[in-house]
Amino acid sequence: MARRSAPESSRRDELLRAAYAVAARDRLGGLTIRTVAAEAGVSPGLLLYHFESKDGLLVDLLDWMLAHTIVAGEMHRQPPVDVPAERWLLTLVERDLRHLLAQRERVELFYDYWVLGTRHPVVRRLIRRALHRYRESFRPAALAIIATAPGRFAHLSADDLAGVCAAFIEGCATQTILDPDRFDAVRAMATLDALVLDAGRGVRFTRT
Amino acid sequence: MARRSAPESSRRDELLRAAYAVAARDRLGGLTIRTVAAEAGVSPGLLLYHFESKDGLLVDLLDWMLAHTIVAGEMHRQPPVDVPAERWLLTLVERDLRHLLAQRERVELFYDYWVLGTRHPVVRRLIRRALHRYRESFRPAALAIIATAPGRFAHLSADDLAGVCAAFIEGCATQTILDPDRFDAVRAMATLDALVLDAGRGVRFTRT
DNA sequence: GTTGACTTTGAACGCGTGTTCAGCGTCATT
DNA sequence: AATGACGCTGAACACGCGTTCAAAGTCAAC
Repeated sequence: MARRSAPESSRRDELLRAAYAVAARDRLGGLTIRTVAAEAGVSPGLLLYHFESKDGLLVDLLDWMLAHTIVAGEMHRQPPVDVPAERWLLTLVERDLRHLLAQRERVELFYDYWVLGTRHPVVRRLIRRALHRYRESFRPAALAIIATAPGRFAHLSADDLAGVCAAFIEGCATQTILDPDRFDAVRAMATLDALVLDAGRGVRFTRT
Repeated sequence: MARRSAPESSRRDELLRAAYAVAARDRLGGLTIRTVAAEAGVSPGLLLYHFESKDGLLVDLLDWMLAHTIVAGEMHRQPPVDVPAERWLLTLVERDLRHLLAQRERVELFYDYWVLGTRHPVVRRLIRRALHRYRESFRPAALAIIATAPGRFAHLSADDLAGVCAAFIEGCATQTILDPDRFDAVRAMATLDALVLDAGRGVRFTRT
C-alpha cells in the first residue's frame, strides 16, 4: 500500500508493533507510554524520542494499522462471471462480513479510534478516509446492479448502494461484538440475501 | 447497585441531570466527578455521597438515559392498514433512522457507552438489553413479512429480519456521525427501499 | 435549647498519567 | 585518542483523576 516515510526506521516499526500488541490486548484505554515501553522492553523516554507525543503515537499507530491491514474491502475483486449483479455484491458483502468477524480485536480497536475520532480531527480524517475507501470497494458491483435495472434506482447512485453495504456490515459488527449470543451475523447475511434476491429460491449463506 | 426504587431522591435526579448535561457536551471522556459537581454547582464530595463511586455514577447515568429516552423503537406501532408488509417494516426503519439522526449527541454518547461496555460487564449488560428491546420492536412487522412469503425465508426468523433492520440503522448512524458529507443516510434509506421492494416503482424516501 | 441523624463541604491523599531532561553509552569520523 | 552526533535511559516534574474524611451546616423531634 502506501508507505510514506522512505527510511522505515526499524526502531519506529518495532515500537509500533509493540504499541499494536498492547492495543490489541488492552485497547486504547490500556495503551500508555509506559505499557508500550514495557511491551517493547524499552524505556518510556524512547517513545517520546521517536514519536513527538502520545497523540502522535496514536495517530501513527492508526496509520500503521490502516497501511498494514488489508481491509478486505481493498482486495481486488474479480468481475462477475455468470452470476447476476445482486449476487456479486452480496458475495462481496458476505466475504467482508466474515473477514471482520474473524478479527474481532482489530475491529474493536477501530471502534475505539472511531470514538476517539469524534473529538480528534486527525484521527477522524484517517478513519473517514479508510471508510470511504471501504465503500469504494463496493462500487463496481454496485454499478453493475444499477446498470441492470436503471429504472429501479432512479436518483440513486452506486455510492448510495455501497453505503448500504457498509452500513449493513458495520451494524452487524457492532451487534455481534456487543451481543454474540443473541445476534447471529451469518443469519443476518442470509436474511439480507433473501430480502434482496427476488423470489427466494432457498437460502445461501447458512453455513456456520 | 445503588438504591433505585424507594423515593426518587430529588438531589440524585438533579445530579444525574447535571451529569447528562456534561456528557452530552463533552462526552464520557469529559465526565469527571469535578466537572459534574461544577455543572451542578455542588462540591465533588457530594457526588460520592449519592453515588458510591464514579463507576456507579456512570452506570446510573446510563440507566437513567435508557429510562428517560424513548428509543423510538419502543413506541407502539400500529399494525398495517393496507400497505404490504415490506413497506410497513421499511417505514419503521425510516422512522427510527430519522429519529436517531435527529439526536446526534445522544447517539454518540451511546457509542461511548458501547465502547465502555466492551470492558465493563454491567454497562455491557445494560446496552445489550436496550439493543435487544430495540430489535424486538421490529418483530411484528418482520413476522408479517415472513408470513407473507414463508418459503422465501425458510430457516430464518423474525429475529433475523429484525437484526438486519437494526444493523442497517446502526451502520447508517456510525457512518453519518463519522462522515456526514459523504454519507447520506436518507439516500441509503431510499436505496434499501429500492433494493427490498420488488421491481421498484420509483423511490419513496428521497426527501432531504 | 439540645440532641442527633442526615447533607454538604472542600482540603488533602495516593496514584497514574504525559512529558522533560541531564546524563550515559556507542561508534563512525577525524 | 578525541570528537560529536545520535540513540537511549530513567528519575523527576506537574497535572488531573477518584476517593477520603473530619468538620460544618441543616433541621425536625424532643
